[in-house]
Amino acid sequence: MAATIRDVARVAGVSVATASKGLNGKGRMRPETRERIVQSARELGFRANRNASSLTSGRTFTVGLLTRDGYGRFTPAMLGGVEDALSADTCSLLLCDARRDAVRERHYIDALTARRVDGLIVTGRATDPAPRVGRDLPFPVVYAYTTADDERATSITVDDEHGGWLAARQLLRQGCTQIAHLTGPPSYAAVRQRIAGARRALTEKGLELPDSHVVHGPFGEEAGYHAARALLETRPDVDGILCGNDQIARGVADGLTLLGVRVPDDIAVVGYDNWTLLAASTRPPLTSVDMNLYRLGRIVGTTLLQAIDGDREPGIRRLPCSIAVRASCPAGTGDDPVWVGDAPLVPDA
Amino acid sequence: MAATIRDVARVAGVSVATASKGLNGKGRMRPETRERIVQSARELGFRANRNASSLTSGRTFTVGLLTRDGYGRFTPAMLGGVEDALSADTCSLLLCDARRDAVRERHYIDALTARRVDGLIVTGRATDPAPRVGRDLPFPVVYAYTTADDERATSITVDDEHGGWLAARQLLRQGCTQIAHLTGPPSYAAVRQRIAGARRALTEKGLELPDSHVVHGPFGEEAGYHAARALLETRPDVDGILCGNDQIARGVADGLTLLGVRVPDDIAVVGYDNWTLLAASTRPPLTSVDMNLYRLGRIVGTTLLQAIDGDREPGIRRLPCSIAVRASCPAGTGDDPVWVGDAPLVPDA
DNA sequence: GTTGACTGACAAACCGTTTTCCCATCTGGC
DNA sequence: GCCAGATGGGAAAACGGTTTGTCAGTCAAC
Repeated sequence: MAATIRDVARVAGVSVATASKGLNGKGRMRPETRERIVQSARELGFRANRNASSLTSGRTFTVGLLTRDGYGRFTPAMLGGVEDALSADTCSLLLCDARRDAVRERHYIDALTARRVDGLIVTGRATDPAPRVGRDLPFPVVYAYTTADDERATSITVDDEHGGWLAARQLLRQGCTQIAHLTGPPSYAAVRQRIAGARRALTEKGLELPDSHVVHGPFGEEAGYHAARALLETRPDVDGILCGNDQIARGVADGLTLLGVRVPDDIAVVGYDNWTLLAASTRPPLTSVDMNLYRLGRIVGTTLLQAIDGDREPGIRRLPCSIAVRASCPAGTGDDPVWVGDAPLVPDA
Repeated sequence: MAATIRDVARVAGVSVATASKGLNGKGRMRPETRERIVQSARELGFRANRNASSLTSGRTFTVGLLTRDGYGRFTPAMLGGVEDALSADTCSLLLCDARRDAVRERHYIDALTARRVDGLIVTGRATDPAPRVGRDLPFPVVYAYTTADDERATSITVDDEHGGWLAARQLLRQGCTQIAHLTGPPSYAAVRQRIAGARRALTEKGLELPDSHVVHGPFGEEAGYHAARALLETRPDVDGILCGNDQIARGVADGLTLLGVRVPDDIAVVGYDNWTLLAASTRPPLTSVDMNLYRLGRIVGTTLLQAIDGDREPGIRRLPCSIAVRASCPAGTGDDPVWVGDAPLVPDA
């Protein structure tokens, strides 16, 4: 059995109350008394039971993280940031995977409530607004990498319009004038927003992105591979391709290379997500929009801590993207990635 | 403020003791009394505070998961399985990323101890034995996807020897006789074990895998790409390549294709990890060893629950792999992946 | 009518902390 | 010698549950 504060008090020859105060630096007592208490605690390997503390303090220093997206590519990328932000307040993360199942989600919400978490983070896909996790929960909620379909909730996500703009601008810098966009299904809000951003970038330069140059398909490598070939036939004058993610971009790059098209000299390619393992290994390495998910996680964490302190900020906050510039659309750089926009925060940096 | 059991008791017109028993199905009482209590709890939205319960029960129904590997490719793959196993006992997961930093690790162990977790899972890289997380911890520990450098600890990991054997056997089935192995640094125990497994498979068929056919390099796509070209020059008779992971395999497949070598007709290729996004999109799609990490997570979870119940099983347990058969080494199948070995458990299946 | 077994519910103690309130004992000034 | 104000420490009451022990009432059997 673990040592209790009673054990500490007994060994130190003081009362339980004094032991508590001694360990927490509260109250007034002779320095040697405090020292004796601390020393006894050390000998016994005493660690105050936080569950018991939370009974009196009213805070558990625990927050839940409910993912609706499983442990795919995006939630884990945020986790480190969330954890780093929370550790500033010595909060711990309780993990739940609702797996797109409303029953499971309800069950987890109940479990988190029973554990009296101080707050909750809900992560999802950025693609579309998601239903709120419940109303009148006894703790603040922050939606991360998704938006709640309720203005009174707090959502923090990625600025897809900005990402699209950043990607298109990089192609423009490269000198492209005939830009095509290969992306995912138009039913996704994120897809539409990225198109809008790209369009804005082109308009700023007196160009345009007609619907005929926007191709929708699945978010996969095969789709990019085949779409690139098709594009060459229907729009042979295209000199820049903006892709909906790095998988599409990889398919495009491979497809073009196999057809003897030089990237970026004949056609420049820009990806999205900056999934390093894929983007950096493509031949040539892909210039790609980085959503700064580690930083998003950090901001979500600090925002939740503020909300726990009573300072809530309802509404949707969209964080800007960066772009990692590599050889597939270098625009005046060498081979190493060069950052445009905020340099991304990374762990331990 | 959340409703307490005192509120429930007052509304139901019974004592606190009776309310507790009524809600937990214990004690004996008139059915209508129990019904009245349950009804009152429902009206008030009462959820028993688990932190308070844990004070008397001695169990927190919380287990920690400490990763030494960040949230890379392997730990998230196990998370779902761990969670599914733990949910059978309504346990929750407390997440900690030690990030290869001993100080941070010590800090997290302290925090988990203070929270009185029932048990701990430590995940790492399978590549080499790892130091124990500490001795005489007040809860059982299971090492997952890594092995502790102490026989008295419980470790559950992947059988790399079996994986290597499975991969080589698939190449043999394909009819390959001159097999080469492109893999990671020989300092990794996992690398050495896979070599041993491959060697065993060849020996069983009267063939051998000489050291000259084993090439060590980084675990990356570029390494595979360049090693494939080099191999063609030095060992032009090679007809099968066993790769240390899917990234290497992808580099190999792309490299061979660009040189006009047909995969699998001229040279068959087998990958490792079955990282679907990469393996299934390669041209041709990669046959690849699957480590069944979801299942590993499940088994780790149930093993920890047993240990919490007092039933510990010290030692190292190595779980067999499967192999997803695709076009890069089809050996009598079509284009869809075919499973050899145990069909992998997947969530919700 | 007494005994004994059983039923249904309650009071109180307990889990491990924190916090509030109060009580000795000094100290110094008159 | 007496009082005010520090100083150092303890007793007890929370916090929100669970569990133990007890007790009044009911009922059947002798």
